[in-house]
Amino acid sequence: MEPKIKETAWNPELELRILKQWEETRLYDFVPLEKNFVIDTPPPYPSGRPWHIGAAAHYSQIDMIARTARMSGNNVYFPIGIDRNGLPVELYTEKKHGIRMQETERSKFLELCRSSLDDLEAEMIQIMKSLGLSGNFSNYYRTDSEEYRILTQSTFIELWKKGIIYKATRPNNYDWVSGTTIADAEIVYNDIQTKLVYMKFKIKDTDREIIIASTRPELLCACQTVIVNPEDSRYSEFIGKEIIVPVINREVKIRAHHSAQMEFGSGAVMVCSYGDQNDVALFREMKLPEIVAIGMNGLMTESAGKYAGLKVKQARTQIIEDLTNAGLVEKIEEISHRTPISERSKIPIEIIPMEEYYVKQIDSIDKIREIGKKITFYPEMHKQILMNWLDSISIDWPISRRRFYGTEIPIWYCKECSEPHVPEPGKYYTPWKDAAPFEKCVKCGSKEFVGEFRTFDTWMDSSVSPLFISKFNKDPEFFRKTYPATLRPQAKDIVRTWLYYTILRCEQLTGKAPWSEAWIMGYGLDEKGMKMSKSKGNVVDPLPVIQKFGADTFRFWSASEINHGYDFRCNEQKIETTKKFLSKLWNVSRFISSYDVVPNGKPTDSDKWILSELDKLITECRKGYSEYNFFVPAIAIREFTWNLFAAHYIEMVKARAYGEGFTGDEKNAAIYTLHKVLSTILLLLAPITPFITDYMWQELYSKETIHKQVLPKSDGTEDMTKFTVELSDFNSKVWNEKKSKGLSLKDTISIEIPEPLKIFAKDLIPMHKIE
RNA sequence: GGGCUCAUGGUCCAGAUCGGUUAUGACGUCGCCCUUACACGGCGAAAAUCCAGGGUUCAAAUCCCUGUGGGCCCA
Repeated sequence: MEPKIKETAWNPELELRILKQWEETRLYDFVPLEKNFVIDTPPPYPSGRPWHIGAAAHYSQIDMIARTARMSGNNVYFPIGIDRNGLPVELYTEKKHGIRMQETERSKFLELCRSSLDDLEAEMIQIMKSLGLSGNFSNYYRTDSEEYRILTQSTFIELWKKGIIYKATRPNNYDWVSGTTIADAEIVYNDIQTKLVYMKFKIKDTDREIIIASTRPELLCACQTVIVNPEDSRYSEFIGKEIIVPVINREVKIRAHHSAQMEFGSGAVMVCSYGDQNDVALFREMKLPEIVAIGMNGLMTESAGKYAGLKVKQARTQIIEDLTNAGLVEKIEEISHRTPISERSKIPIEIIPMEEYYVKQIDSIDKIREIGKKITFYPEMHKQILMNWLDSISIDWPISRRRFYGTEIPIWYCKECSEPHVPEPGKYYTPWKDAAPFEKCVKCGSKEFVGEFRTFDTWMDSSVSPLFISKFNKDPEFFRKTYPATLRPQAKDIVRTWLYYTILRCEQLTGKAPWSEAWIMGYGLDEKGMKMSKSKGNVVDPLPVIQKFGADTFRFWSASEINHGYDFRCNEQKIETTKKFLSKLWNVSRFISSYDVVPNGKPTDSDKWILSELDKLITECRKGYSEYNFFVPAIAIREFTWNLFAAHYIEMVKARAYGEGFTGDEKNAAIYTLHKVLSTILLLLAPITPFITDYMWQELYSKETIHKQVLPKSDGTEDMTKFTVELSDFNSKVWNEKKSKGLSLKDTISIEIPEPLKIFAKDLIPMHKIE
C-alpha cells in the first residue's frame, strides 16, 4: 500500500501552483444572474508599509464569506477595490519628497501622490491575491479613477438638485500660518506656559461679583455664557442669573453644566466662540449665537471692537492691561496649559468658523433608524454602535475640504455675482483648472467664472461603493440584478462613518437600503492587547508571515483565533503553530490516499459511530457558516479531525483497512468510511483553507475544483455519539495501562472491554492487541 | 466627560442566552515513547481561589449591583 501523496508535511509553496490554476480557469469570474450574492467589499487604503496584519485577517475572513456563499449555491459577486482618496497619501507624499502641499503646484503634487499610490497599491494587490481572495481582480476599481469620481460628482449633483446640499458657516480647526483647515488627526497637544487671568464679572442688579479664570481673555468679546458645575455649592444661587461681561458690558446668563471643573481656576468658566473644542460643543448644545472674534488672517475681527486688527497675542496683552487698569483683575497665575498645536507649523490652532458645504442628514435620522433596524447585523450587538450614533448626531455633514488629493467639488462661481453653478452629471470635472462649461451666469449674465478649489470629504466617495459596484446610472440591467447588495463586511471602528454614510447616501439616491446584512469585525491588537500603530512600533507586517507559513496557515489562524465581532490579538508564534494542524490534515489524507475510493459500503458499528459524529460536525459547521462566524467551524473541525477521527477512529480501523482477519465487506466498509469522512472534512474546511483542501480534493476525489462543490448536509444518521466518551476513555485506559507496565503499544495486553463497547470489539481487539 | 466591549492555568481561547459534571481545547513547559499517515507525531503529567467586593439562590465562571484594569469609538 503506497500513499498517493509522498511528502510528509504540507508545503505552502504548493499554494502558488493552485493560485495559478484558479487564475487560468477564471474560477471566480462573475456573470450576473437574476439572483446574486453581492459583497460590498471594503476597498483598502494603501497608506504605506507595512500593511496591518489585522487587515489581512479581515480580508481573509471576507473571502471566507464569499466562499461560504458560493458553496451554499449562490452566484457570488466579490468586487475588489482600492481606496485612494484622502489625506494620508498627501502626508506620505509630503514626507517622502520633503515638500509642502500648499506650496507645491497642484497638478505636480497630484502627480507625485498618484505615483506613491501606484507603488503601494501594487504590493497591496499582491498580498490580497496571495491570501487567496476569490474576488474580481481582473477589473479591480480605484476610488480616484475617472469613472469613480464621475459617480461621486454626479451623485453630488443629484443631491444638489434635490436641495439636500447647502452652504453654512461653522467652526473648523484652522492653522493660519499654513492657511488651511486641518483635521483633528493633525493636531498635537503640547504643554505651554501661559497666563491664567482671574477676572471679575459683576452680577446684574447686585453688587456681587464672580471671579472667572481664563487663558483666553482676548475672547471676552465672544463670550455668550458662563457655566458652573451643578454640584458646585459656591455658585448654585447664581444659576439662571444674568452676569455682565467686563470691558464688553454684555449681559449673559449663568448656567449649570457638568463640563465645568470645580477644581480648575475658580470653578466658573466663560464660554466663548471659540476657545476650544469644548466651547464648540457647548455652543452647539446650548444653541448659542456665535461671535467671530478671530479671522482667517489670524487677526482680531470687527467684533473685537477696539482690539480689531491686532494679532491674537497682542490683543491678549492689551486686554489684560486694560482689565488691570480698570481694577477688574483679581490675580494672574503662570500655568502650564495643554494647548492644541498644528503638527506642521507648530503654532496653536484657532477654531474659526468657515463657510463649507453640508449634506443634510438631521432630517433623515428617523428614516435611517428604520433602515438600520431591518438590516441583519453579524454580530447583532454591533447594531448598537449605529443606533447610538444616530442618537447623537447633532449637525449636518460637512463635506468640503481644503485638500488636493480628492474628488473635486464640481462647482463654478460667477465672477461678478458669486452665484454657484453646477454642471450636468456624467463627466469628470476639475474646476480648479478647467474652463467653466457654461455660457453665462444664470443670474447676472456675466461670462466669467471661477472654479471651486476644494475637494470632497473622502466619505463622499466611499459612501457610494454599493452604487459603484452595481453600475448605478450606467448599466440599468446590471444595476437591477446587483442592487441592493447582499452584505457589507467591515471593521467596527468605521460603523459611524462608512456604514452610516453609505446608508444615508444610498437612501437619498435610491430610496433603498444599500444591503440587507452587515458583518462587523473587531480589530487586531498586538500580542499584549495594545492597538497597533506606527508610532508605537508594534505593527506586525502580514507579508513575511504569509510568505513564511502560507496563506492557509494564516487563514486558519484567523478563523480559529478570532471570535467574530470581538477584538483579537496577533501573535506570530501562534500563527506558526497553527501550521501543525494543516500538517496533521495532510498526513491523515496521506494515509487515506493509499486506498482507492470505494463508492459505497456496509458500515459496521465503528463506522456508524464516526459517521454520526461527522453528522454532528456538519450541523455545527453549518450553523457557524450561516452566521459567517468561522471560529465555530474552525474549532469544531480541528477538534473532530485531530481528537476523534485521527486519534480514535483511524487507529481503530487500521487493521480492518489492511484487511488482516476481516471479510472483504468489512474492509470495504472501513475504506468507504475513511474516504467519506475525509472528503466531508475537506468540503467543510474549503471556505477557510481553500488551498490545501482543493489540492487534496483534486488529488483524491475529482478533476474539478472543490470550490464548485456545495457544503455537505446532515443526513440524520443513527445517533451513536453517546459512545464517544466511553470509547475514548477506554482507549486512554489501555494506553495508560501499557505505559505503566512498561509495555510497547505493539505488545499484547489482557483487558476487559466494557459491556457497552462490545459492539466495537472486532476493531478494538486488533487495535490494542487484546488477548 | 459619554458610549460600546472585554477580564477564565505562563499565553491564547471555549463554557455565560437557559445557574447544578472532576471548568473545554490549543500553544508553551516537563516526562516517557520512532506503534507500517504524521517526531510539524503519540501517550501522559504539572499548571486556574474563573479581575476585586457585595447581592440573589439550596447552589454562581454563568444572573444583579459597585469598583479596578485593558481595548475602541465619540466629545
